[in-house]
Amino acid sequence: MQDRTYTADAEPGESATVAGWVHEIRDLGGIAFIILRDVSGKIQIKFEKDEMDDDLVETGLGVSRESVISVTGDVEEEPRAPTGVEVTPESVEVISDADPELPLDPSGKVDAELSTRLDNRTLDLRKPEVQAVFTIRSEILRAVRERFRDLRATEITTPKIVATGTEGGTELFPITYFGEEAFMNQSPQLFKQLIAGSNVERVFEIGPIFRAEEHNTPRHLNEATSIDFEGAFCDQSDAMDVAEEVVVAAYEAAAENCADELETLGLAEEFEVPNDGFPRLSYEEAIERINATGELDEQLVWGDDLPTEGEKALGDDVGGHYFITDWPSEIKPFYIMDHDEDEQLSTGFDLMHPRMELVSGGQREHRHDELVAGFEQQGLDPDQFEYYTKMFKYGMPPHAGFGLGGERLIMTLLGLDNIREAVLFPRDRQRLSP
RNA sequence: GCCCGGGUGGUGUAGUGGCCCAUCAUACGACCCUGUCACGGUCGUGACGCGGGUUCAAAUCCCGCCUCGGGCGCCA
Repeated sequence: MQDRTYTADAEPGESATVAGWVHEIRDLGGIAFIILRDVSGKIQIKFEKDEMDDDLVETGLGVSRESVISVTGDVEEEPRAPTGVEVTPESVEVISDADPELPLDPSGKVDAELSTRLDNRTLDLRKPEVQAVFTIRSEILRAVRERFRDLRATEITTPKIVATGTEGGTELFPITYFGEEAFMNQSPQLFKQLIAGSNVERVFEIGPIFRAEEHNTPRHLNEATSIDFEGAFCDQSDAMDVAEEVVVAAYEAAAENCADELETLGLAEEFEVPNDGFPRLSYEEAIERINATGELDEQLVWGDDLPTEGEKALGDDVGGHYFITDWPSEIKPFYIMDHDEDEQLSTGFDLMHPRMELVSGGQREHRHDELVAGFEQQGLDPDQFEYYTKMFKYGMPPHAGFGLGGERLIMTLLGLDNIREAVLFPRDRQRLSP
């Protein structure tokens, strides 16, 4: 395997061994071609039947599509070949035969439904446009990490198996932990606050979150990747600055380092890095603007949560990313701080893409007694959260942060129709394998 | 959690009571073809999610189940 040459690196005039998948076989009678595909691209293998060893021809043309083969031969310049070069084989080795009846068509001639594709992800990923999504995903995560580090945040990982939920009311997946009741964590919220309160000060985490809601939509997953940030001595405005920087960094990375993948996805022309300076609308302005669009049958009043239809109307109206700030305290979680001058108003904010919500964040309640009172107001037992609240008694700085939906970021950035396209092996209401 | 819409060869589809022992494409098998690049041509194999019911007659209508997708709620 050490002597293997990538198809893209095969130079005319030398002998080379290329290995990969049989993309297509075109048998024209006296001459036949195999298109061999690997991670770097494709190359054509030529079989001139009269001039070549019968066994070699039989082996080469006897393989089924998507079989893995290795071909050794002379690489020659050939203007009639798709890439300008082709290989005349001296030997062909079938490394792994593929069943001739494939569950989906990696050459993309026939579409497959998402469900069929997810059942056969390995074959699905052989399509360049599917692979491009995950190459870009990898690049986005790299860029996001780098941006957090530039902002002096330390990457952390927190437990996914927990004794209690974050917000109490949300549906959690129960599990058994050595005979004790436990849950899959829905958010690193409480843990990242505990670390922001140490003198690490600024932390970020990119990791899985689990939500047991039985929703069935193209923008929800039951296991998602959360991109979390928490910073000591930050207020909600600082957290919004960070959220915006991170989102812009993701777009910049895709634009700068994934030109080929964007081209493959047909996005090269239209892809735009959003301008800095996402507008910040207060909740009150947001409902006024939604009401002014006339899209909703019933006018929103102060205190209502924004319905999906309203979010869409506002998204169309704004036409780009925007923040909604100063939400009513009542519809934000207990750990979000209220404004000093008006305790009906919270410091909570959301970052919206015109299609959906991407981020939720705010300044946190760092005063012990107010925090405990918040638990009680929410109908939660503060004793269960003592591991958390007690650390607010030993010097907890003001802090703020947010959670950004990783798949939603990728989905909106690439204009994907379904969030499942942004995960290799999505977990949703009906899917538990593969 | 509530609501809506689907399930037809390996894959993607057409077919809304008799014209259907089911359309088309692709895949698969056989044969022909020396420059294909979605190669082309001829022939062939292959399917109505499961169970019950209505009807002279069901892929088609009804009921239950299974399964997939979507809308809302909620959220990232």
